[in-house]
Amino acid sequence: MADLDLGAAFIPALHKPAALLPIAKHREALLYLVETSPVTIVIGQTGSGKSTQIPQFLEQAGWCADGKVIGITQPRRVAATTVAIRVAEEYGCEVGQEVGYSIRFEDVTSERTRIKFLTDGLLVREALVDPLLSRYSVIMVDEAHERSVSSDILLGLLKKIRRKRPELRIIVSSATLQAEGFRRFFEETGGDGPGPGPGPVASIISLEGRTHPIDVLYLEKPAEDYLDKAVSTVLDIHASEGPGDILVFLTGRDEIEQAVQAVSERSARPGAGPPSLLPLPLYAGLHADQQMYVFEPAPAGCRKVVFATNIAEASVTIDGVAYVVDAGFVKVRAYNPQTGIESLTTTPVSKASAAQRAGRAGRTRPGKCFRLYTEEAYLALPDAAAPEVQRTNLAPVVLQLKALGIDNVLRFDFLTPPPAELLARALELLYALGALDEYAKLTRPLGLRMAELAVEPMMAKALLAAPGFGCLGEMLTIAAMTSLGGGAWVQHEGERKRSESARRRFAADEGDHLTLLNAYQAFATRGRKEARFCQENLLNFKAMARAVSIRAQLKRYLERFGIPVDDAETRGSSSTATATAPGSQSKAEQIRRCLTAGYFAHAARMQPDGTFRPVSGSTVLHAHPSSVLFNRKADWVVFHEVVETGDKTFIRDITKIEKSWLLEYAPEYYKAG
DNA sequence: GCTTTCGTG
Repeated sequence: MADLDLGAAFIPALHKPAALLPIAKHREALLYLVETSPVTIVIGQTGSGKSTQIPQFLEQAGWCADGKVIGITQPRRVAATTVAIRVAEEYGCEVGQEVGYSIRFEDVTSERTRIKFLTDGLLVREALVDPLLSRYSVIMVDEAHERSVSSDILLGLLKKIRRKRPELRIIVSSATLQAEGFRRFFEETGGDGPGPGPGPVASIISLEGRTHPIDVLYLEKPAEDYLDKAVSTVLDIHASEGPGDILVFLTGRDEIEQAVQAVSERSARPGAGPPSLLPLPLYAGLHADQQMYVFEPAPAGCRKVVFATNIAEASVTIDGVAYVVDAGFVKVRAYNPQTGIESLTTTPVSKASAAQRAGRAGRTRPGKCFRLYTEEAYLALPDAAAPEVQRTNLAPVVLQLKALGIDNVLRFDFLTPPPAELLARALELLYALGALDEYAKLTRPLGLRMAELAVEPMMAKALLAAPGFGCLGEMLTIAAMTSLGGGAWVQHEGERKRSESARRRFAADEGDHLTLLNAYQAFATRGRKEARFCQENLLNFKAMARAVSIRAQLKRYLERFGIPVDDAETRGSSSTATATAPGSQSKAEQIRRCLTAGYFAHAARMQPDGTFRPVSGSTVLHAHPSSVLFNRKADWVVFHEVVETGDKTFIRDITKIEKSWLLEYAPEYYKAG
C-alpha cells in the first residue's frame, strides 16, 4: 500500500481558482458601496485582510463621527482578540483605546474605543439592553457563511433594526458560495412589512485576497478505507513531493490517534536513524501543551504531518503547510425534535468545507490538496452544511428572542427558518419550565431571568429554584462545572485507568453533579494555587479556572436579580456534599431535589438489565462510561445531556432522584404518569 | 467501555 504511486492514484481538478490580489486596491469601491447601499456583502478569502483592513478604512472615512462605534463580530473568542490586537498595532494605539475587543469575561474597551471587535453572541446580548444597537454606525458580521446560530440571529435582528435605523450600515463577510443567499435575504421584505425606500438594499463586492495557487487532486477510484488511504497518501507525499508540512483532516480523536500511531510505525526505518516524518495529533480535547507542538517548526531534515479534526479548518491556523489531505468527512451534531435526543454522526463534508480545507495548503506558498474521494463524489456534495439553527435544540434561542421582544418566533425573519417541530418542542419545554405562560409570553421575573443567565434553560431553572431548596451556592458551582461539557478532567491517551481512579476520589454515591461539586470545592480550597494538585488529580487547570469565572459571573447575575448568595456556608467545606460525610444527607438531598426541579424533562429509570428508559418512549439509554453511575445500580435519575453516537445512546452527568419528586416539582408535566 | 466544533457583562 505504501508503494502506491501518487501520480497514478490522483488526477488533477478541471478548474483552478484565479490568482488573487491585495485588498487595498478595492478601498474606494468598498467605501462607495457602504456609503450608497445599506447592506454590503463582502466576499474575501481568509487572509485577504478584510477583517483587519475594512474597519480601518471605515474609521478613516469618518464613520466614527459623533462618537459612534464600528462593531465587527467574530464567531470565536480567539479571533476577536487576535484581530483586535493586530488592528490596534496597525492603528498605533494600545488595545482597549481607539481599538478594543469584548468577549465573555473580558471587556477591553474604553470611552475612546471606536473600532470594537466582539463575538457575535455577545452582540446579540447587547441587543437585550440596547435593542437598536444605537451606539454602532456600522456593524460587520465576519465569517457569516459559517452560519452559527448567533450570527444567523444577529442577521435577522439587523434586518429588523435597519427599518428603524435606515442610517445603520451592515457589512456581511462571506465565502463566495453563500454570498448570493445573504444578498437575497436582505433584499426580501421580511415578515414585518415593507422595507424603506426604493433601490437595491444589498450589494456584493469581491475583495481578492493574496493567496497562493493550490492544485486540487482527486482519487481515480473511491478509497475502501479512508483512514488507511490517508496514511498511505501521507507516506507517498513524503517520499515523492518537495518540502512543506502536511495537514490531514480526519473526523475525531480515535481516528487521529490511530493515524499518528500508524505513521510512526510505518515511517520508522530500523537502524536508519530518527524518522524524518513527525506525526502530531490536533483536536480540541488535547491539552494545551500538546497542542503547542503543532505550531513549532519541524526539526531540520524533518517533515511535520498534523492529523486534525475540523478545528484546523477555521479555528486554528498552522503555518508552513504545503499539502492538505482531506478524507472528506466530518462529525455533525444534530437534534431530533421528536425524541429530544442529539446525535453525533460522521457525514460527508460540504463543498464549502472542502474549499476551506484545501485553502489551508496555500497560506505561505503554493500548495496541493489531495482529496480522498473522486471528483464525481465531490460534485455530488452539498454546497454547504445545513445551518446550525436547523439542527439544534432551540430552547435557548426562543428564550433569547422572547427576551428581545420578539413574541411571535414563528414569524421571526430567519435566514433559513428552522423546522416547525424544533420551534414547537422548544416552546413546549419553556412552558413546562415556567419561562412562558399559556399565551407563550415570557413570564416575569422567572422567564426573563432565565433568558439573562448564560446557561441553558433547564439549568437556569434549577439555579433560580435553588434558594428555595437552600443550595444556591452549590448549584452555582454545579452549573459552572456542567458548562465545561466534560472538560474538567484531562484525558490522557493510554491513561484511562489512572483518570478513572482520579475521578473516583471525588465520586459521590448520588451521581455526577455532586462529584463535580466535590472536585470544584477541592480545587477551590487546595488546587487554585498548586499546579500539582491538578496534575495529581488529572484535573484540567484551564477548564477549572474557567469554571471559577463562570461561577463568579452567574453569581453576579443572581445578585443583580436581588437574590443574595451566601458563599461562606459552602466555602472551604470540600466534603459537605458527599454522602459519607456526617450530617451531609440533607444538603445532598436539597441539591438532588433542586436538580429535579430543573431537569424533570430529562428523567429516566434504570431497568433490570442496567440500561435506562425515559419516562415516555422506549429509547434504550446507556449511562456514559465517564459517569460515576456507569455499572452501578440506580432507580430514577435525571441527567444533563443525551447524545447518540454510533449505535448507542448515552446519558451524561447523571444524578439519582426519587420518583415522587417528579410529581412534586412538575405535576403538570407528569400528571398522566 | 467513551466528544466534531464553537459560544452568552
